[in-house]
Amino acid sequence: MAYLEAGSSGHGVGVKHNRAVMCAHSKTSFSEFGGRASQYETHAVIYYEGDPTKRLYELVSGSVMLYKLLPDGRRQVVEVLRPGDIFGLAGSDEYDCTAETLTDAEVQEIDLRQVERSDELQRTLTKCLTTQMQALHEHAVLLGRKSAIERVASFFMHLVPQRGGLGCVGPSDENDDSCDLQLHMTRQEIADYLGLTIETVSRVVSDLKRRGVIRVDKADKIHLNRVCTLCQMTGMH
Amino acid sequence: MAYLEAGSSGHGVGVKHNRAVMCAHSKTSFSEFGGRASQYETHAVIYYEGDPTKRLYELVSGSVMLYKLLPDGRRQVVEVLRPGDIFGLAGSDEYDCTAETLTDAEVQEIDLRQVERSDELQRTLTKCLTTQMQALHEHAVLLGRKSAIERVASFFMHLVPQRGGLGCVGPSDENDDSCDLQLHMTRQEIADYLGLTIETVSRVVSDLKRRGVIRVDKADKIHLNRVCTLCQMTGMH
DNA sequence: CGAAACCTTGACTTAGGTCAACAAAAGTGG
DNA sequence: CCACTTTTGTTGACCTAAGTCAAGGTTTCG
Repeated sequence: MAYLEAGSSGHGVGVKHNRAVMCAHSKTSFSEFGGRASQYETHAVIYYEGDPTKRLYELVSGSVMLYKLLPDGRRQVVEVLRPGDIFGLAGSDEYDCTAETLTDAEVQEIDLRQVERSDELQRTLTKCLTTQMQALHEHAVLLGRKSAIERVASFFMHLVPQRGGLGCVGPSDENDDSCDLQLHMTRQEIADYLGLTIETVSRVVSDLKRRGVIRVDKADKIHLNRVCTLCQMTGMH
Repeated sequence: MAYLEAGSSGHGVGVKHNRAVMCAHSKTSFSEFGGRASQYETHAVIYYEGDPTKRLYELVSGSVMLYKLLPDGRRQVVEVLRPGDIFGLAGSDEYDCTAETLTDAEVQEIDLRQVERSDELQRTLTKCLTTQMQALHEHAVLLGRKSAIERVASFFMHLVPQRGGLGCVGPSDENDDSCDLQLHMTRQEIADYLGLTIETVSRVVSDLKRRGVIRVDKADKIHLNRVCTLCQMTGMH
């Protein structure tokens, strides 16, 4: 597998047209509770902010973003979800965000009334929500306190598995600290996620390229030449 | 009661020196599960980011903030909690934020192992986390997409009960659309919450004063002259 | 009263936004 | 496979909201 998928661990690759394989890897939290699998294409809206809440969703493969809009059109992407993440819990009778796929995605859906009933599901939920909450905390730091370069560097680092976190192991091979990323997001989506404009994202990416930290194979496909160097630029070291 | 408490519904008033009263109103989610009450003074740290996770906390009265620090000292306040909110869930074995009181505060503490056991507690947790998650989503919009004035206006509006939300009822008395707020936060804390500098917060507050939208009784005590006007300034209308 | 913490204001700088032009991909239909 | 449109990305010139630095004012508290 050449490129790591943004927000996934590559689960979705090659699965699109193969329901059999899909079901094989669908060991999800929901499947045993009568959740039903469903497929969405790239840039499909699963629900809109303000829609009445009916179902809870678990992302099985692919990538989904949650975003909110201000009346004048400003958009903030509040979460980029990866397989295993849960979304659609609202606390009120309306969804607080729009959920839109970034890639073709497989999702397990379960009726909210069923969620109420199952103790086991509640346990899973608590775990998932806790993890997502931590991600939101870190994202608040990014949005409130980081420079444009730090934001982009942090964004890239989040897509590198096993690196940048607390227990970062350093490069596995000391002569090759590189990594390929597939973003699955347009510059606009990245900008709306990082609280920047499309132009700033573009400029920062060009700058990182000029400095030799990354190589841009396609707008979408980024090769990190030196993960450690990039990691130093996140503001967290 | 003259001033609404920031992040509370005024529960804490007059309770500080009276344990009897305190226990009387402690109908918390935790008390029935062997949680123990404990008191903290203003600006006390309940736990530090990085501390090993032991307990889960429920805020009973007063106000608590959660914040994260970058190595160079930049701080982001990620949540300002109000009575009923839960904190200390970490997902890993370390707290991801520092928890510090903004006022004298009463807190119910419960051992994390107990939380694992109780189904009912898990249910409460899911509810609380969902609500807090929504607040974090909205805060992400504020941090990523709002101007300084919009941030401060939003901050004030969050302290006004029954206003600014989806089901905003408008002024109860059409000739008096005013409201008193007690912030319980310094300019620095507000700045770190809103992703601004202390000077910008100060300037925006002065500007709102000059424009007659608010009156500053003490740095800490703000009178909103026209709630509706302020609400128009949040960027959400 | 004096010290320390906190807040305000002014002058200046700058990171990132805006506007505009153009380039490069990606889709569409003959 | 090639025009042709549309969408997406890049770059430059310029502008501005908010940051920085510095001085002084106000509260709080021992």
